Amino acid sequence: MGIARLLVVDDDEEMRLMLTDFLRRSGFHVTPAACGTEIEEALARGRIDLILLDVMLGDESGVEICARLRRDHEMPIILVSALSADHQRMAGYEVGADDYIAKPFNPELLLARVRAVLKRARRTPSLVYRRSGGHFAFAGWHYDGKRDEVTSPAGFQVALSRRETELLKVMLANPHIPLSREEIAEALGDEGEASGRAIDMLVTRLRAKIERDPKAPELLKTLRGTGYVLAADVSLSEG
Amino acid sequence: MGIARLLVVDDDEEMRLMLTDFLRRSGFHVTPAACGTEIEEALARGRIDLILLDVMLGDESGVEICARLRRDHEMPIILVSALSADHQRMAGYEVGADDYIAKPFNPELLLARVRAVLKRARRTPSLVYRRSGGHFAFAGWHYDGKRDEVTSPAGFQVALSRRETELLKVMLANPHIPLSREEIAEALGDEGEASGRAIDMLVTRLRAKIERDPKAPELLKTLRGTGYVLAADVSLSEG
DNA sequence: GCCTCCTGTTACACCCCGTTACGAAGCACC
DNA sequence: GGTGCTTCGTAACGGGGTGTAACAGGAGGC
Repeated sequence: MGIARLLVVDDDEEMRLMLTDFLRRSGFHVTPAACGTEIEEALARGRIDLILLDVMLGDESGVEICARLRRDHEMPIILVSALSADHQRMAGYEVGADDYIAKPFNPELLLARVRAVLKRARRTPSLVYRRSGGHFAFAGWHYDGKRDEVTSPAGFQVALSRRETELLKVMLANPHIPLSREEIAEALGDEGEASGRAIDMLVTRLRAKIERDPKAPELLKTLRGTGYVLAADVSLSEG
Repeated sequence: MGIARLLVVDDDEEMRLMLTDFLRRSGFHVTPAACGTEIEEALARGRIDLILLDVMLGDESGVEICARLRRDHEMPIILVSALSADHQRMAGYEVGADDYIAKPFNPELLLARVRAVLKRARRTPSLVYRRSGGHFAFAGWHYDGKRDEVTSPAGFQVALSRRETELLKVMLANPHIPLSREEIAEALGDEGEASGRAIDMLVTRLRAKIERDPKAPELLKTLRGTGYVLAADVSLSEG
């Protein structure tokens, strides 16, 4: 798994720098963000294991952002806030945050919470796309679990077969994460041994429907000898 | 069966959040609801295994709601109330609640009751539509057992043949539950072995009468290799 | 008897999806 | 750079599941 990647979101610059610095010293890979736009950019750019989200962002409520992130990315989230009132805490859990920390907090406590959430998230298989009415989004692609529909970045509805939809769901639920054929098959619920090239064919057929040029896939890429990934834009391998 | 899905109904926000949080931590999938409308929405949205219902809702008596839910959905229900008087308890059972808990209650006790009711409900076959004068409703569709009539969401009476009515009854009695052809045939009282494609034809003919576009059914959906479901947002898999 | 409606059967077409085979591309090794 | 092995893309095939049109038998009303 390597070093855990945190996304620290706070519109207050001092706080953001302090958190970033502290967590980097603690051994994490940290990406700072100040607003919703920067969150999306960071998520599109690379894998993120956990988001530390301030609830008091200027332009948008952190709780709303949290709800959206949860819905679209199934991402572990710790909410950070100056408000420790119980109902606020509850609103945090309500939208699906994994934990909730009130400012000012003990740095060690923060570390403990971060590690706890990461551990829990790691224990849960990463192929956690099995939610009812799940919603996944990545790079403009959307899967709406309620309707079981896929829409393209342009907004068009794409007609996928059941199995193709399942595959896309698995990939959307694990952006930037290399998945082996075995992992994909397992996530798809395939029992028994891996049956040859079935996954390959699935990928090919899905590509034919979602890639602009199936010969040069931009979204569903092959990792030779390893498996497949969803759209890792490697050019921006920001340290 | 997977994770049991509870619907927690309480108009008091604090209580609702507390219950929701507690039950989620206990490993259940919980949908909160504050009023009758939200109950209906939740039921239309996905499968629910058990309803935890406060009897003291503001706008409508929980007992009445319970009676209606029982009548329309044949759903396991636990009534929760601050009133522990015996006659109230009796009124609870009277309307068909599976259990009755007085507030304040021991959380562990609540868990035990919830599990007991779920276990009991699981043992009962799901094809429980054989009740006298049954009444079933789902997504705006109604079957009135007294008159043996079906009405559409728009309120129109739909002319179905005997067998089509029976099929719709079975499906209405098992919303969101995938039914195999064998299960359907059995519920319809068909003796002997499954006679080929009879169920398929029944489904096709029923669709022609109740679906807006029979080619793209929104209500009575096919689960390839499995059977049919009534209007589930089938992100099937989901255990 | 004749007509109508209901319902199961059959046949055919279509779609989904895994398998197989073959060629191209990638990679190691010399 | 050449050789050979491995991995991958893809075209073609085939089996199985499902929708549906057509048909036939049966029940019931006239």
